[in-house]
Amino acid sequence: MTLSEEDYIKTIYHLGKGGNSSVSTNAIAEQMDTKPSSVTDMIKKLSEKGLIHYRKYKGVSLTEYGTKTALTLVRKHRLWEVFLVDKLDFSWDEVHEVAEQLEHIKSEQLVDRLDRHLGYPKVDPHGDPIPSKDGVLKKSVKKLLNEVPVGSEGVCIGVKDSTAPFLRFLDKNNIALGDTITVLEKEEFDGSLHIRIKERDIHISDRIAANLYLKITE
Amino acid sequence: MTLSEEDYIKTIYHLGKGGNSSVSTNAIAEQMDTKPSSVTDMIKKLSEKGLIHYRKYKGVSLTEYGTKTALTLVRKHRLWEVFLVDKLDFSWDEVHEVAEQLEHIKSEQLVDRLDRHLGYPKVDPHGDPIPSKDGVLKKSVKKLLNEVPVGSEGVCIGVKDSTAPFLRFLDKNNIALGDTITVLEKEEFDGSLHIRIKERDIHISDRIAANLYLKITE
DNA sequence: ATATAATTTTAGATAAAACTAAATATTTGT
DNA sequence: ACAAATATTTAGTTTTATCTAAAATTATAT
Repeated sequence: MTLSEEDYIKTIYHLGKGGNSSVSTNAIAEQMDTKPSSVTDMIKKLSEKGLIHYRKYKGVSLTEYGTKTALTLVRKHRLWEVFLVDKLDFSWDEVHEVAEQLEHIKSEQLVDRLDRHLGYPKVDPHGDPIPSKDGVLKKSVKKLLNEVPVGSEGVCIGVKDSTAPFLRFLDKNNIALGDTITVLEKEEFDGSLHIRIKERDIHISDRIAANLYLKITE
Repeated sequence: MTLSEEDYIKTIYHLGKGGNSSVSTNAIAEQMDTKPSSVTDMIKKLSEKGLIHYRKYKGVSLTEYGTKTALTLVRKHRLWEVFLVDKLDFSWDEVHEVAEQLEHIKSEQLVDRLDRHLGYPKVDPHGDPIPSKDGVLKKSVKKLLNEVPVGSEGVCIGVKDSTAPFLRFLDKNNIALGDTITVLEKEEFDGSLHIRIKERDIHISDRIAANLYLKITE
């Protein structure tokens, strides 16, 4: 696989939302910042190689082999993102571009050992699940913290209320995007939550919890 | 810089022994497993870009800019090798191919942080010095352990005697290629050495020391 | 329902990096 | 010194991944 082929496969995977829904030529062109005619050329090639299903004018979808290939790339991308954040102290919003390059490195052994070095992480810094070596990808959902069942764990990926007082509260309590949060207990009385974040156990009101988005992987 | 251009620059750097001695078209072609005519094409391009000096039929040498570029690549290559060996437990003879790919990743920040993560190593797993960020490369020499001055440190890179008994001795004393050895003291009486290796202090005879090659960086 | 708009494909061209075969320059051996 | 051998360059092709412009197909809007 060439670098360019890999980029197309990943784009088709993401535009098709991981499923095998059909993706249009124009959508690919726009996403990849290239021309539709270039896309047509490439999808013919990928089709001949058995990576995608293609019928003229009808869009494309990944074959099983294509999906497997895409998942390998996604696995590499997300593992490298974990490496950059956990080991090299990049912040979660700085890693994409570099991981985009690193994901093309060809060495199965490298990926296996990187995985081990990182402690077999299940999710990347954005809370997205990392496909297993054999290409299984857990589903994940975005939920407000107050809707998350007790015992589950997720990555903080956004806020509903983005006014200064709320953001100041988060800052003061050392809660940041990219942090992993575990719901320890919910008070029946007021719906307030005991959560674990960065090795600390803290208590937050229902109101706070209702304004924090988590990404939860089953 | 394209990937291909970078490979040429690195090859010219190595064939020119890091200096600016002249390198022939054929030598480059042989080293890179390509045809001389392809090399001619590329060196014209590199010459136009100011990376090399080129006079038809007279071979090429790196300009100052070209040398700087090569040293950046060498730096990246060697840092990645340290990463692979120190962090991912690759053995020192498995790392070249992967580092060859990793060295092309473009991100100055990545290199800086990798360097920090590794503890600012001075040499790679083969004992070769790592150029500094601003392109300064320490010299290194290959010496027999018994010829090394007391106090200096080097990486074990080979044996003079490769018979079974000697290799068994090394194995038994847990001395392996790639290990860093520090010479602590030399006994005047018999020339035997006290050395530090892998946090252990051991005592070896002059005879043993005369059969171990070290790479020493000044 | 059909003209118009949007999308997609085809045809032909370009740039990068390689190649082959032939031409030219340099080096070497006597 | 100069013929033969070797090294290098030139000229013309190929492959990959692009592009533009034009043609073909599909979607949409009245």
